[in-house]
Parts: sequence; C-alpha cells; structure tokens
Amino acid sequence: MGDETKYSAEACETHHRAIRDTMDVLSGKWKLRIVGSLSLSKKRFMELRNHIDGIAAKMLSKELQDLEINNLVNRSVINTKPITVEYELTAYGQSLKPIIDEMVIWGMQHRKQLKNKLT
Amino acid sequence: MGDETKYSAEACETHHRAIRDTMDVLSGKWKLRIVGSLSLSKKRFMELRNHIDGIAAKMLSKELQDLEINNLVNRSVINTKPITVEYELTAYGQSLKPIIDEMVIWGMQHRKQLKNKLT
DNA sequence: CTGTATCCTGTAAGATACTG
DNA sequence: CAGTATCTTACAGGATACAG
Repeated sequence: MGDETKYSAEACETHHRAIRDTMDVLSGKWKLRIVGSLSLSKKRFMELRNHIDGIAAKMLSKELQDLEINNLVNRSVINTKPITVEYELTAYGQSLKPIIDEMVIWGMQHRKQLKNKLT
Repeated sequence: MGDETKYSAEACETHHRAIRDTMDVLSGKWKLRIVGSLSLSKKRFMELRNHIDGIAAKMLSKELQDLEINNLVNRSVINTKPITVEYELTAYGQSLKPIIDEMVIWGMQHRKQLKNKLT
C-alpha cells in the first residue's frame, strides 16, 4: 500500500483518542476526586464539600453539573425542611470505577515507594 | 472513640490521598498521552512530537523531564550523526499500564455510547 | 535532531459575598 | 442547606525564535 508505516496503524490513533476522550470527561482538578468520593457512597452537597478537602462551593457546583451533563452523576432533590440534595453515581458513572480503582492502587503503592526511598 | 463517624474511617482519607497522589504525578494535559504513547513502544523525541497531536516542543520537553524525575520514563542519548534521544517507560512507568488501559477501554466505549445516542 | 529561552494569553480555579 | 454572582489571579500551556 505504499505508505512507510508512519503510524503502525489506525489502532494507534484509536488508542490516543480514547485517552483523550476520557481525559476530557474527567478534566480539571476535581472531577476524579468527586467521582472517587461518590464511588464510596452517595453524598449531599455539604458532605462532598467537607469530604473533598479545599474545594470551593463554586467549583463543586460547576463540576457536579459537568458530571451530570455527561450522565455520570445523578442529582436528586429531597424534600426536607431546608431542602437537601443528594448526589450519586449513575450506573454509567460507576463504569469509571475500574479507572478510579487503578488510580487508588497506584497512588497507594507510589506513596509506599517514596517512603522506602527515604530510608 | 467519641467521634460521631464524621468520616467512615481513615480509609476514606487514604483513598482520597491516593487519587490525589496519582493525579499529581500525571498532572497536566500531556503526561498521560505521553505515557500512553510510550506504552506502545519506545520513541524518539521527534516521533513523540509527531505522534502526539498538537504538542509543542517545549511542553513535550518539560513533561518528559517531569516524568523522568518521577522515574516513569527513561531517557537515553544515542550516538548517531546528529544525536538522537530515545524515551521509554521504566519498569515503574509500566506500572501505570493498568490505569492507561482502563482509560482506553472507557474512552472507546464512551465514544461508542455517544454514537448510539445520536441514532 | 533535540531541545532551551522568551514572550504572551486564556482559562481554571480561588476568595468573597450574596440569594432562595 | 444548596447553590449563584463577581471579581481576581496564577499558571498551564501556546507561538516563535534560536542554540548545541
């Protein structure tokens, strides 16, 4: 076919695009943290705010909206005296669990690794 | 023992910290792309530049340095006529493969998902 | 070819204050 | 409690030119 195997295949491009797509959906400093938090249990806005160290209300709100748009997170308003809102992962959001899990695993062993280096 | 289970456990904090640690190491727009590219095969600077669409020399250089500092990537200078430099994942860098793989898998199915939605 | 040195800019994200 | 509205800023990242 003439071309000098500039790229080994379309497979390469697919590979790259997939990484990019995933990164786009999880872009920013907070989305993975939020998903990680919700993967442990559904939470109210305030709980998320407390649980995710350092996040501002504005950021949390915005990121949750992004996640909702992508159908990763479900938002439900509860009719308590002052209203309460609960966020939880959708089934689709839970499909991110393997990524989260691998990142948790890696992060933990990485920290261990660094500790050993300091010996 | 008096605390009202504000957090279910230290486990929560560990979980969060692990995600944060991993994100720190892979921070920025390009590192994961680079690691992803190198996970397929070792490459020269120019090859990476071509392979990773849109990256500027400065960014590539800087990100590769970061990755090298964290011992994820190995840099070796080859003595060709104009020198050539080869980058490859270290054994440690290859330990990121599961994360990459999960992201590739998710990204691919996500794209499929979106396509179906458009039907 | 493999970078480094500048310069420049958009935007992610922080701080603060306010509303239903 | 659950957000929104502004204002501000730092810094990641882009463009370009040049060096070993």
